Amino acid sequence: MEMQEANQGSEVSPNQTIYINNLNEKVKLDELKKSLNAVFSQFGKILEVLAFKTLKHKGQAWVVFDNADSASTAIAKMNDFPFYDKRMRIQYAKTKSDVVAKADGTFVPREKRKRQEEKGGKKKKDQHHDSTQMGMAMNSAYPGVYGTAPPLSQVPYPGGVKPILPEAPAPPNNILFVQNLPHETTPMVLQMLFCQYQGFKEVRMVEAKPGIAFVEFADEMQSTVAMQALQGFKIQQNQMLITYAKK
DNA sequence: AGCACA
Repeated sequence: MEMQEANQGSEVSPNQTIYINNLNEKVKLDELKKSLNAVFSQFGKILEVLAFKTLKHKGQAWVVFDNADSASTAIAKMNDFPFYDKRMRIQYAKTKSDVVAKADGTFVPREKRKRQEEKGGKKKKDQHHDSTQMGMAMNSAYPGVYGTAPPLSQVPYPGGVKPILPEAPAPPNNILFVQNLPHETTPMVLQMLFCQYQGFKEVRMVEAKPGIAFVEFADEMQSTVAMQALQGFKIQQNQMLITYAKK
């Protein structure tokens, strides 16, 4: 019995923050953060999502959970998940997030990125900015999202998607009718899911009727592929029910 | 490729 795990070089020790790269750099920051929030909130409460557009940090993001288990699950289930046509690469973040450190009481302002190496003297002269509390959670602030689904190819995801095959009374149509969506679901979220399939054209939602959407493809072969792939996909607690739209 | 806290 070897207790030696194959801890290869690039591993980082568990952290409640995950570091994501290989993100699609064309996506606007605000949308990116919202979508990440949407996708990852299924694994636990999210304290913060950070992303930057500087050269050095493009295509990367940090998602801060309120505990490390959520982060672990998120990595296990979402690493390599296709997201805006690219596969997310996810690891634990290398260091503790500020929002966590502030809650900890271990926060050190980053102007002076000094290590704490005082051996006998404490300096308390600096302003303790304790007034920050964790009330900044954006968990309920963001609209609907995903379970985990098998979009592009082999998504490393065991259980979860239970394709319900509804009797489709409507004949094939290049437009799909999606039902049972959480009311907060945004077109953007649906677009992210459906745009992975060939022939995707657009998502339309009806403000007056929350919970449903129309998704248009170039032809009905393509809409059929998307329908079968995403049938029963979970957005928050809800399984999408997809049928052909009535003509 | 790239691990920060606008």
